[in-house]
Amino acid sequence: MSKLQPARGTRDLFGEDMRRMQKVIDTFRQTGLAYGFEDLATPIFEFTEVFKRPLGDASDIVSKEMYTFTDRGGEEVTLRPEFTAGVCRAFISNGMQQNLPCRLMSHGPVFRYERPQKGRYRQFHQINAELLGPADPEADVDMLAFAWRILKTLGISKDVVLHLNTLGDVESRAAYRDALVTYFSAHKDKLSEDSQRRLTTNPLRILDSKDEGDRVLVADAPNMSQFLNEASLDFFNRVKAGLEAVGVPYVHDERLVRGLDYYTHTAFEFVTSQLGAQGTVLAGGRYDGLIAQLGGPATAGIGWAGGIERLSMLLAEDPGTPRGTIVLPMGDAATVKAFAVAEALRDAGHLVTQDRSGNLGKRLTRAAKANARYAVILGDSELEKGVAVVKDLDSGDQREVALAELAASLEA
RNA sequence: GCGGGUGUAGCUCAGUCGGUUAGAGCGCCAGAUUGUGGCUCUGGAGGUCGCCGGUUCGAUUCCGGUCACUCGCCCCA
Repeated sequence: MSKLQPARGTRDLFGEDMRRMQKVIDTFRQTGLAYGFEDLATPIFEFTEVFKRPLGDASDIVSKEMYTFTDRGGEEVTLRPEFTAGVCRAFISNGMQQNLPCRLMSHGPVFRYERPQKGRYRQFHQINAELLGPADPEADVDMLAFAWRILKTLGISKDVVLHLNTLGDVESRAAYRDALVTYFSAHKDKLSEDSQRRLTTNPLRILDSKDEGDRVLVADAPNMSQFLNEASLDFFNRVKAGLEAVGVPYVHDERLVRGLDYYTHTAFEFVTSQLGAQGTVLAGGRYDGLIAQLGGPATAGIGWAGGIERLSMLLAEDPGTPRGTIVLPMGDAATVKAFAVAEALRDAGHLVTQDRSGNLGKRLTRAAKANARYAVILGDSELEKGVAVVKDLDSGDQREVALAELAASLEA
């Protein structure tokens, strides 16, 4: 094993891993186009403030997971730990409120300093979608239908359950938070060490604690639904009705909360049981106050992010590479002529490689291993006749074809 | 950040109760088969046994540290 390792929690992506991830990205983009989304690429680093303010100083991401450094000009910058804050910053910077609604899709690497595990890396990749402008619950339904269609297209929807909850509007959420703090404070000595900390950092998180002692207390804790005001309740009911109308299955999970401060109303996670502790595969929610908080015009928003590595691990099989044609020139004259033959095939839309080394048997072996569909054998004797031998690598059949008819004789 | 497991060939793994040349399967290369693959047979290349240190006459093996991966917690995609 070489001493040259990639930095902890990072890895090189190639071969099957890369193909699987690329399939997730391709499916995401194709589906996004069908829902009217446009591509957006924001920088992978921003001024630290862009992430610090919306995520909240108390969040783990800000307090201990960000790759933050001072650049040579003395600026405090941070490698993005998520997409939403940067997308909202771009929305403000570019005056996109002139053009609502904004449907923006992005994908790429994000960075968090965490202890790596399977499905959890320090540099990982997300697909991300944000819908800015609409404040109606039907917009949430649209976003969930979009996500669900990706999972269906990837063939992994059967492995995933949508957990849905509402955090209510700012007023409801604050009231609930106060009630939880009051309730849990009365039992503080019985809470786990982690949850005692959460009491100040993020009390909602106590609700999904895995500690058995905590769970006993949680069972009798007040429910969010008791604290929803009329508007929040109506909002959530319309989201649920919409999901039923559009045919996206879900479970209402009262204990689902989100770690980030900017969420309001709808919160959701698509969860799988197949990735151990890293079961959340795509998640998001509504964040109506975020853009204003960043200093932009008050604009509603809802979005989600999916972990490309995690999604790609659920794919049943290697997507493979497209099958093509391989041109095998035998002899000096053929080697020169092969370029014109290959280019003409590419002009006609074929996928073409050449193999010039080794004897014919060697080359056919490699062609079979590369899963090529056809071999075009071009020897000096064929050249004299203006033909090539086309070998079907599945059936083994082969025949001579005039060079002018070569492209038409191959199935695309 | 906390607790546990693992680290031997490109891959999956045996093995050495501390002792001379560390093995298998798959993969790779070559030949049998001078321009016809996927099968078969034969041969070959490839390892400072993760790294550093300690104990020992001697360490891949025991001990410590470290790095990486991995399981759970935390957190999250």
